[in-house]
Amino acid sequence: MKTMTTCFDAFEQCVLAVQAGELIEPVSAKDKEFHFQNWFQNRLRGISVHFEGSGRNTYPDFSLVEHAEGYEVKGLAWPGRERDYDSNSQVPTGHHNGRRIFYVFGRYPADLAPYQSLDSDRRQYPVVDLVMCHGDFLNADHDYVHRNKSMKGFGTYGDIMIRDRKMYVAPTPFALTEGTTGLMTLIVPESLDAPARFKEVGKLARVEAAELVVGYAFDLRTNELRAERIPNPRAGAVHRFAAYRLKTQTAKPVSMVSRNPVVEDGSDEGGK
DNA sequence: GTATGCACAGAGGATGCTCC
DNA sequence: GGAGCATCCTCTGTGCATAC
Repeated sequence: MKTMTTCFDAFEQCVLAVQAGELIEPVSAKDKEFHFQNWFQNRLRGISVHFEGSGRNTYPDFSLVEHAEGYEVKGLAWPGRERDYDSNSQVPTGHHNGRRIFYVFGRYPADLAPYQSLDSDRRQYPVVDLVMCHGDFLNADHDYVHRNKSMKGFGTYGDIMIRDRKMYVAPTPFALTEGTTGLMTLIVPESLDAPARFKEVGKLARVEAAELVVGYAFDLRTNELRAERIPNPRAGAVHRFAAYRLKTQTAKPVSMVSRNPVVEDGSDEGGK
């Protein structure tokens, strides 16, 4: 039985828009968040789906009405930070609240000087490259629930509150793969059947780590952060994905980079 | 008023290159 | 091989915004 998904149609709309020269238009000169979301929203309008509009504090950015799917959009300046991105308080995942989640990473030029001005302080600019991937490609855990907590009583007078405000940083698909820079690529679980107008350009696999971090402790006297780990009962389990492009696109192959990024323990979070 | 979300700016560490 | 410098890249802190 075929699995119904909107991701192929949504990806196709992105490719057609880039090929047609549809540019990103910022809402304002200070807009660093909604410009690419709005660009992708216009692509969703190109397929026959209804979706709930994106709010600032909503996850995913776009939840579809007729399908149990959602899209989380990440716009990144390029060249710029490449290895990872701030996932902020939402750990990436392929399933959230019963919805299948796809991530749309779109990169746009960091230097906007060469591009046409909309008015005195806004410019239109193109999408440099794009990867749409199933959230499981970034993290296959569906059970973790993020919570921020706070505690009072810190400081000599005992009236300062400490907020434990976690921020997750995840590798980008551009860092995990080779053959995606400068192109548009769709990465989905191998179990999803692609329509005939798509071609497979790579098989990708991610392997579960030997250990899982299940907690951490921070010593306020020594500024040491220690992780609590347990053996991963699914250590070595392989999650398989396929990379696709439209047949009208390049067939340049996509593969995993030889060594995936690893986040080290206890790196300094700022020493002020 | 407080809690949370977002992604960029900029510091500084990492790496590469040239010269001695 | 080491020093000095330039460039690249990563990562933390932050400003600004909405949600509660």
